[in-house]
Formats: sequence, C-alpha cells, structure tokens
Amino acid sequence: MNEHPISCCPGKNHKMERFLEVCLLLLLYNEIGHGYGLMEQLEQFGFTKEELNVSTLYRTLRKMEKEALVCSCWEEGGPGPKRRTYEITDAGKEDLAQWINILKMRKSMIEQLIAVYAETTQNDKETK
Amino acid sequence: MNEHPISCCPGKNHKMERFLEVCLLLLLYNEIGHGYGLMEQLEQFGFTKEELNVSTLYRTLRKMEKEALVCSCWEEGGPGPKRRTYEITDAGKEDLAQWINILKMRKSMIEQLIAVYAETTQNDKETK
DNA sequence: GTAGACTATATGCATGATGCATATAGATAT
DNA sequence: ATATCTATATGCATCATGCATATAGTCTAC
Repeated sequence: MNEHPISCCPGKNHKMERFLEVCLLLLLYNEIGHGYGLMEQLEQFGFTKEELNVSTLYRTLRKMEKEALVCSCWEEGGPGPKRRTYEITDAGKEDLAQWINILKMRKSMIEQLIAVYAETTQNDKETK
Repeated sequence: MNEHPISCCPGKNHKMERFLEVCLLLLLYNEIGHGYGLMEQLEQFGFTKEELNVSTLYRTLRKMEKEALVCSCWEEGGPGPKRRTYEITDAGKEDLAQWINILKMRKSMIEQLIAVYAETTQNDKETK
C-alpha cells in the first residue's frame, strides 16, 4: 500500500485496518496458500497491487499464526524459493465467523451514514 | 468503548477506526455541536454508550481542528459548564465528501467478502 | 451551605496496526 | 556473471485507540 492507497482520493490515508486479516482467513478457508500467492488472490476483494503492502501481509500472517488462527509449514521441492504455506485452523474458522458478524454490522453502519449524508447534502442544495 | 466493544462478540476488538471522525463531520455538517452532546447523536450510527470512549471523542475533535476540518469556540452563558462548540469548515466538507467515497468502496469490499464467505460455508456444508 | 452527582473537557501512558525502507536468499533468464 | 523475479522477514517511525486519571464548574437534595 504505497503512495496513493486508492486512486479516487490520492493522498488520503484510508487503510482497511484488519480487513486484510479477514480476507486472508477467508482465502485460506478455501485452500492452503502462501504469502506471495495470496497477494494476487486479494485482488478479488478490491485490493490493488499498488495498495498492497508486502510487509503488512507477511506480518499479518505471522501474527495470525501466533494467535493459532492458522498454522504454517515450509513447502519445498516446487519451483522457485521455498514457500511458507498457511492452513486455517478451527480457531481461525471461528474467528472468521465472528468477523463476518462484525463486518455485517459495520456494513449497516456505513449504509446508515451514507444515507444521512445523502439526505444532508440534498437539504443543502434545496436551501441554496 | 470500554470492555466489550459490541455485544455480539465479547472480547473481540473491532473498533471502527476513523469511522468516528466521519460521523462527527456529518453531524457537524447538520449543526454546530459540542463534544458531550455529539456523543448522544452518535447513537444513530450504531454506537452505544458503553462503546463510546470519551477520550477518543474529544481527542478526535481536537485533531480535526488542528487539521482545519472544524473550528471551535467557547460557548458561555448556557446552563452547566462552558462548552467548546465545533463548526465544520469548507475543508471539512470536502474531507467528508472524500470519506463518503471511501466508505462506499469499503462497503462494496465488505459485501464481496460476505458473499464469498456465504458461498464458501455453503460448499462446506454440502461436502459433509 | 455543603456533599455528592452530573456535565464537560483534557491528557499521560501503553498497546497495536500500519507504511516505508531495507535485508536476505534462492531461482531463472540473458 | 549479472540482473530480475520469487519469496519471506524485520527495524523504525507514526498514528489511532483504550484505559485511567485530572480538573472544574453546575445543580440538587438534605
């Protein structure tokens, strides 16, 4: 996530805080993965390559392992350098389920805010 | 925001990072307000009194003033202690407009994630 | 008239998430 | 042999937040 996080508002800092963690859990729910490969898969959730911060990705994965949400092992033999592959644990699945609830709430809070904003700017126009 | 942030998942830390700032800007778009009074108004965006951290509220307001998104002055004469009342600036209105775009994106990212999760857990059940 | 409750704002300290820069190293290509 | 790509990791600085605590004026009930 270098320079301009998302193109629409250059210079504005609006990282997705912890959202990355949830995306990773979901991707690993579907299949075992490794850091570098997960980066590409993250695009389906709206991350672009420019936004993605590699350090954050790897550190997040290690943190998740510390919390026993995922477990890792080295995969050797394939082409290129060794990969640390991650697998979701049962605790990780539970954690993901909780996050989904949180995100559902967060979504409705955002919707409410957008609705109030629309109303407010509407009134603003009318009184001009 | 003491103890358990949101009742559904006790112990889980899922603060709304910076969302507070956007809510405050929107409330101040509608009318001049002061810290303590804004707290109550925040309920309409899903914040509960237990979740709200007074320190964060006041500090956020002061930070926003430093960034010239709002300006403040002391209101005297009314009942109770003096209040520092805040008013949104033009820069604040522009900032809010940018945040709305960001939140719209964030919303669609969340929706995408929830959809993928639903699909994933569906497959999970079927293969059992 | 004073003790306690309520309104109101502010700040120090610790923690945690993130961005940026940098380090390391094996594999592949030219 | 050198450059590029894949792959993982870490140090440093900054920022947002939670918790605890400080300060002080106002209002109410006794």
